Amino acid sequence: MDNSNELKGLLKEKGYKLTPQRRAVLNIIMENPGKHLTTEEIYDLVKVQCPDIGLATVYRTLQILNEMDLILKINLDDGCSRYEYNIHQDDHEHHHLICSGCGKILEVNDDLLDSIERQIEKDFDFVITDHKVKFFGLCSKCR
Amino acid sequence: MDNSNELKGLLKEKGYKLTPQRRAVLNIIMENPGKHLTTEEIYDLVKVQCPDIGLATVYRTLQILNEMDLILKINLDDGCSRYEYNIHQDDHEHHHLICSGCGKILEVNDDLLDSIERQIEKDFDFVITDHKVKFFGLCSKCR
DNA sequence: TTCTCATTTAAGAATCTTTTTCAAAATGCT
DNA sequence: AGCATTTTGAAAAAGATTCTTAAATGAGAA
Repeated sequence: MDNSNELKGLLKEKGYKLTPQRRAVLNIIMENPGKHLTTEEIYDLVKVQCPDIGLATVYRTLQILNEMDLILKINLDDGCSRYEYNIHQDDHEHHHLICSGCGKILEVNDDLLDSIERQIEKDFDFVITDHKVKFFGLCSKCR
Repeated sequence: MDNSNELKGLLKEKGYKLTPQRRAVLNIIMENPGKHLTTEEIYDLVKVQCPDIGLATVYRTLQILNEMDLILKINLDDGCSRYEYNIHQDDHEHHHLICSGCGKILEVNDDLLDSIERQIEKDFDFVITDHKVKFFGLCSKCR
């Protein structure tokens, strides 16, 4: 998982530097696919390898990585931001399916929304660049 | 706009009482369709008619009204919650179209998502009860 | 490599939104 | 009206995020 040079280049494009802290934060997120880590959880995990890192640094780093589209910020209405690695980088397909019973979160990656977006673009004279979609419901176990 | 009795009944169902403060908060939200008021904005508006109301009461009331599906909580990733009257009450169709240029917010009320939801319910063995959908893009002016 | 300087960092203070606490007041039922 | 319960305002508390400052560090230049 050593894509340090790639990350370094991406950071440089925006005038940012590659620091061990930034490297470590991104590593933690990449090492936990499917999880939806809170800032605090990321902080705790990063501290294992980077014991002196400050919480503010984690916040700053997450902002930068999100701005660079390397990670995705997820809002689950539970009072804190969560993050996950952005597999799709340039694409923007990204839906969550959340069980109100057990809290399980599934990913719906099919780009089902495409036809809807084209319809909306036509109806409203918009160019759609991104979307955030959450479906709430009950899984088979919780029903 | 005097649906006090109706509101009273809805509150009673959940064991809540009708107070002038709750009446006033709902009124403000109903009087501002299309706006997406922050809690602070609602507080300021309610204070005109209800000068002694406390901010905590506004927060508490918004929680209750949201729980009763009378209003909708909107998250625009700008660090504060926004609310609007829930026209659709029992239905759950409710999409926003947000211009990244001028911040204009449009409502996309067609229930375009229905077929997608049926597909997801089949694929994942879920029963979908609600969704939150936001589309981001650029309107004709900002393009 | 070493130097240089803008960027980044840790730590804590500060800020902002939201929730909780608690005694007093208001509500709605009888 | 009387009363149990809920609600309220004010202030304190909590929780998440951002800001401040001096010191440390990364990356390009020498």
